[in-house]
Amino acid sequence: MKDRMIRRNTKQRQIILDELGKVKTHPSADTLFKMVRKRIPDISYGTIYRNLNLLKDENRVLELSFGKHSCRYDGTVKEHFHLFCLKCENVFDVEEAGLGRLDKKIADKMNFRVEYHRLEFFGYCDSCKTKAVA
Amino acid sequence: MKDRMIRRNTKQRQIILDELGKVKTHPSADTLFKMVRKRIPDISYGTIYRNLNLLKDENRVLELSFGKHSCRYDGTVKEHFHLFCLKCENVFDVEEAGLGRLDKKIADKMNFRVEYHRLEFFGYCDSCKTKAVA
DNA sequence: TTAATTGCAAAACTTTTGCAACGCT
DNA sequence: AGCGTTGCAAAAGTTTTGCAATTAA
Repeated sequence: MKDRMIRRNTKQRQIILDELGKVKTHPSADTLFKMVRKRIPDISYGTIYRNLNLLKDENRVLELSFGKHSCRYDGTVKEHFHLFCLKCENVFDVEEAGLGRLDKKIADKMNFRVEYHRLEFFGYCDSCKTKAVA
Repeated sequence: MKDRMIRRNTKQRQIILDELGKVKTHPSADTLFKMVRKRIPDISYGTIYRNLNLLKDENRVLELSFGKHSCRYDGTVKEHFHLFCLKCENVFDVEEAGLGRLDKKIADKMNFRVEYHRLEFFGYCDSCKTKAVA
């Protein structure tokens, strides 16, 4: 039913998408809220979350989750995967390397209709791994 | 520093692990709390969470996250990956199929020290995909 | 006009934490 | 005895939601 709604092109939605598209940092909803608030000072969390959920449903942003941290959002929808640094908690993109046919393999093997997959590597980024690691 | 602590073998910890080991369902902390409470009626959420975090640090359980849902826990540590049904929200295990060397590949390519990875497929399980899909 | 969307504030959820009491070792 | 752990309850953090006002189409 939400798919049948007619979407309006609000300033809030445009700017949320625009700000997300400008960074490679995969911000959380809260970080994105702070980014957008610079351009729309009275925007609310509700609007951020409602729009992120809506854009996610339309497959215009990716919602990533790394453990118990709040979700991170990615404006790049093209298939790729992610590195999550356990220390600085930054997220890095990696170009996809032919994992696409895994979906079909799994679908056949498990009788599961795969819509998409996520591959995440957890570890220490170049900058953090040289420092002492907790 | 938490690694240097001497761990005690409490009844609570044993039973949490035992209950998690008995199921294939990858329960949330809340679900596990309800399972354990049948055997220890006055156990608290704090104990559940503290133990899950501790067991996760010791690599005796896996903490999985699927979007904004609460984390799910897996008593099977051996490498494998997961299917998450977008409808019933059940989690299914899949045997790992030679993805191990991906870690090294990524490490070399991205100057990232990979500790572990997670591969999750999202879609509809055998049972849900035959029903109407939201 | 009118229905989707917003800002606000409260609520719902999930997870962590301070503290005194408890119980492994 | 010593100190890691527990139960409790409060707090912190994240996300959703009801509602009246606003605004895009």
